[in-house]
Amino acid sequence: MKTKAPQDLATAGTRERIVRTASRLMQRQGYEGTGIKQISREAGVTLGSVYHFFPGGKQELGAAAVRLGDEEFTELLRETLDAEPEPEKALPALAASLAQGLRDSDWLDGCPVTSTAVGTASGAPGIQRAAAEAFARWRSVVADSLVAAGFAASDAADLSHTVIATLEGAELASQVARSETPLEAAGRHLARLVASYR
Amino acid sequence: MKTKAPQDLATAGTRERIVRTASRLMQRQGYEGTGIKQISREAGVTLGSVYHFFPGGKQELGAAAVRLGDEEFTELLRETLDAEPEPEKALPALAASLAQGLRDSDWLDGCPVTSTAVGTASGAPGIQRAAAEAFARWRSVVADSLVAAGFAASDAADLSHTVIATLEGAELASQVARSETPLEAAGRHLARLVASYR
DNA sequence: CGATGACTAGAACGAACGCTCTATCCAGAG
DNA sequence: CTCTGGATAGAGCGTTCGTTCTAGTCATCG
Repeated sequence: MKTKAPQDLATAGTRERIVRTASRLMQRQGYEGTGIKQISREAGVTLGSVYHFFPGGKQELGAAAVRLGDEEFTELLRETLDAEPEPEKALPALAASLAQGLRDSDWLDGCPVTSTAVGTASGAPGIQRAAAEAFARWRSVVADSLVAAGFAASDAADLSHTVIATLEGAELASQVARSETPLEAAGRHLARLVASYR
Repeated sequence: MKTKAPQDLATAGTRERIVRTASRLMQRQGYEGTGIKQISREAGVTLGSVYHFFPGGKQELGAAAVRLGDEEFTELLRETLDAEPEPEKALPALAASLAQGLRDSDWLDGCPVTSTAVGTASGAPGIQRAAAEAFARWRSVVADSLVAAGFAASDAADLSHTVIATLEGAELASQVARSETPLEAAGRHLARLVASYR
């Protein structure tokens, strides 16, 4: 019990490999389009291990995948917003960063939370809840950043809704159109919108 | 051949019933989450009829469902934008209309094009293409409306990207959060953004 | 040492998947 | 009338689905 290092590392390694693989696959193929056997195969893990770590089955695994996507995007959000104190510059940079990720994956990797959660509104409440929490967390990160930049708290909370929604929608539009233009326009327009509250 | 009425009406009736049912189901469950047998069952049609009208199978049917969603939203877009000549008022009305549809369906019916197309980027090029065409058509409807309201053509084209992306993202956020707030904020902020180009 | 328990391994189950196939129906043409 | 071809009908194909279950591995601890 004291020597957690080897065993727990191996444990965490397997479990994390499953979640990462699930998140990546569901990001590209959606929740329903991704099979547990495919996940276990690509993660180099047997079916028994998957059900050992996720006794709740596919739903529990899907919810964990959404939570991982949540954490990853939260980190990107914090990094980008902290690197540039002026939201008028940080927002276009954020959009450009999303566009780059999209282009680098050949327009395959959209938002992992969205693609996993879409179509699971009915019948998978755990996933829907995880997605709702992700959106709420992202909003609060944006709102905090705006407050830190000197905006009124009420304006910041209000704007955070549209910042997240616009980025999400523009990423989707960019993916479908296979073009960076929607994200580029979104970054520029969000900067202009935010600036109008100065 | 002259008396098309009875036969062609029946034909169109069956085919259209299939597409409408497919569109509605895929809107709620996604493309992969919807089975052809479920579609035929709920449409009151046998499997043979589905493959008779859609020899291309599920992909062809999915593309037709996306095209139907495209037409429906295009019509809503035109109606709402034409009813109010000032975009500053029409955009919030549009957002409110989407919010109402979402709430009326108990947050189940999001954008039919998005939910069908997400996760089919790889492996279903016909559906991806239909979705891209839908987004492009919506943008041009918005851009035309802005030009008619007196905006410069270049500003209108530029803004149309963000208008569609923000509405799309806000509808998604509203659905996930089961709240009209994101769409309400989106309508208000889009009006403000557009007004800043006057 | 044997015992324990977390973890790995994969065969097997019933159900559902997309799709193919043959048979039947039936209005209109000749 | 027969004939024709679009439309309907659904059994059945092979495959994959999510899940369950038993067996086996292996480090740790008493």
